[in-house]
Amino acid sequence: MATVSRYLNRSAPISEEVSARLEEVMAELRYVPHAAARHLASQKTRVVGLLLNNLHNDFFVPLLNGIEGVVRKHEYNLVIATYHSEGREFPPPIGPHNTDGLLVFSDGLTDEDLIALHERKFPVVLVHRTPPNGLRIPSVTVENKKITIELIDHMIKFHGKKRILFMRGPIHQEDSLWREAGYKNALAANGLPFDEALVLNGEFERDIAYKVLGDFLADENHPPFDAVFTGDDDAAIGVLAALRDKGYRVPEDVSVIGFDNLGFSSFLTPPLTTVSAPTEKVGQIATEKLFSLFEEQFLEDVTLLPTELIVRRSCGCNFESEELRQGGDQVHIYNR
Amino acid sequence: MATVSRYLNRSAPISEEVSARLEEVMAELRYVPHAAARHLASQKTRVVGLLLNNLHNDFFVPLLNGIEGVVRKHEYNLVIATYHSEGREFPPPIGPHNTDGLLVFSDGLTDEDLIALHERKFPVVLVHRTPPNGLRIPSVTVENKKITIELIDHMIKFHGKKRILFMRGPIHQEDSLWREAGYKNALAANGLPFDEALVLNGEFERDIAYKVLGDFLADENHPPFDAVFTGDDDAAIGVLAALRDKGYRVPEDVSVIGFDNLGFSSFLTPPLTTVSAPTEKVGQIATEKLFSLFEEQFLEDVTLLPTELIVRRSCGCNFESEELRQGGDQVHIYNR
DNA sequence: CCGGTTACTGAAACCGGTTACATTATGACT
DNA sequence: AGTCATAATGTAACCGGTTTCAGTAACCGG
Repeated sequence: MATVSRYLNRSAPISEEVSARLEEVMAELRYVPHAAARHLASQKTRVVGLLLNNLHNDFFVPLLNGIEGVVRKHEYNLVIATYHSEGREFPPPIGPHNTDGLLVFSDGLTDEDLIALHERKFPVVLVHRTPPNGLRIPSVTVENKKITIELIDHMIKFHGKKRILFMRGPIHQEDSLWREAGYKNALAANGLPFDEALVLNGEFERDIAYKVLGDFLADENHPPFDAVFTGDDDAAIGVLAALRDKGYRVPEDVSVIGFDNLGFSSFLTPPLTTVSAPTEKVGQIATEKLFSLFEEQFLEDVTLLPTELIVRRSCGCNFESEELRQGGDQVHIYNR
Repeated sequence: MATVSRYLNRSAPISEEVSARLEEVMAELRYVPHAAARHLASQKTRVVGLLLNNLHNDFFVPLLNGIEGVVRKHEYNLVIATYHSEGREFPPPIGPHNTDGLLVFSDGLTDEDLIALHERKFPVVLVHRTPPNGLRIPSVTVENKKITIELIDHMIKFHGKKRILFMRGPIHQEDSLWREAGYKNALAANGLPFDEALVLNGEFERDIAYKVLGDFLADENHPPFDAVFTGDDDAAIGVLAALRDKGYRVPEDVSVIGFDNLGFSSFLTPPLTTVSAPTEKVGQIATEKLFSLFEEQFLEDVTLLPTELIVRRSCGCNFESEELRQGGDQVHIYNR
């Protein structure tokens, strides 16, 4: 058994002949090492965990795809669990007891949980979230604020929008907060007032955004608006539908802009002006970082991936159909 | 230690006082049982595996959501792996060595692999696939053929369509095969010829469907068609976009119908006529079945969940905007 | 008062690998 | 020839639980 172990792990030299015989016998017996026994003895699970707060957004498909690819390349396993900040029981379903490291998406864990893990030197990489108060936990996310300012700036300067409704995401979600900050910032920079009445809570969910905007529009006395900035593309679908059903034309009457550039965004009618976030890449890089942590390599704390403006038609920009014909995901980058 | 084990597993009565002390000490020590040790000793992993062939379709979000919910309810863990039929290495990343049972989506495993697992009496539930040659492996999928006949029938009888292009899915995918069978069947029943030139391979992928249909349309001599039946909604987006970019109006010039009723389907323009498949429910039921298998309960072999026609506007049916106003997912069931 | 349960707990074997340590053989160097 | 590193393999402790077996105390019916 010891020899087999050493052979499989290449942890010591094994003679040619023995190797050959092992190979042969293992094939014949269809021998597969018992994972739990390895874990117990080696104190390594060869498992990485992904902690999410829910599984309601199409955003997760590219993210998962990125993560899974890297995990598989390293011949590790991936366990997925959802875990909600409220009503939480201890312990989280995944952690040091059954994984070698954790990818924590957004607020999948509380600050206290993170601190506890960090003190135990348990490998964690944050995804779409930065570490609490100066903790040196690696983090991978995308640039939100500057690009949002660009986006809003485009609406104001280029399209002359003055009253841009903000369909914000979950209030504890970092992306959501940065996007809101960018929104306010751009308004201020252009001398426009921030109006709380123009902020709705879409929670980054299609159905919720649809309902919330529908209710808003149903009120005869709703404040006027000439554009909607939606926290993410999934919610943008709900916004588009609500506007359509109430008889608004996009972009003629109201502009709509989203965020994330999900797979369907260029296929909506009108094609959605949004921000391209490299979601699959975020998953890949975060996972690579986690594997680097396993080898205790030094890591910069926060990795901010660049985002870029994708100007399509929903903001009011018009393109010749010839241009659109060239590809389903035809990208027009707006340069200031 | 033995007492702790018995307490945690409720596998033997423990006195009040000892229980109380255990509770106290465990809290103080933040004791969490070592998963691998339990697995090794108990020969149970408390893990279910999900084997997919890829992670490219938004379809997986509701499926995963359904699965994960049930897994969590049972306090099990969920590991996810992709595994491709071609170029396969042995062993699959997940199986008897590290899970208690497997959910196998579509062709995530070959027939031989399935047979081998079945002979070992390893719990497996098939998802969107039926067992090979009479093997008694439980399976959960949706009714494809009859509903497709209804759908195509609607196009022919109600809308007078005569040349319906079929954007088919992967040729080894069962759903895809059944949908094709339904398509051919409906044509035959209505005395329409089946034309191989009207079948394209969209692979259930947005970008592929867009490209394939775009290429088809670019050919000046392409056969005439008056409708497109797309194997799934994700690909339908690609179809809608390709048609739009080539100047076709939907549904005035060409009707488009999909399958699956994904979250965004009712939000497209025009809203997509499709078939509602209870994807989240498929995930839930399949997972429940797997847990039943753990307790060796008898199970009917194949569970076929009902699907229903969702008639929206992309097929050519028209609804008053008043009706649409009532909800984002307003469902109109077509009764023959 | 006695045999037979039931309630509870401790001791120890066991799950299937990993790895520190011991052992032998071999070749290189002084 | 003697010392020493290197190669290859065997031996046995160990990882942290589960579970069988044994043993003690309390309880119950006759």
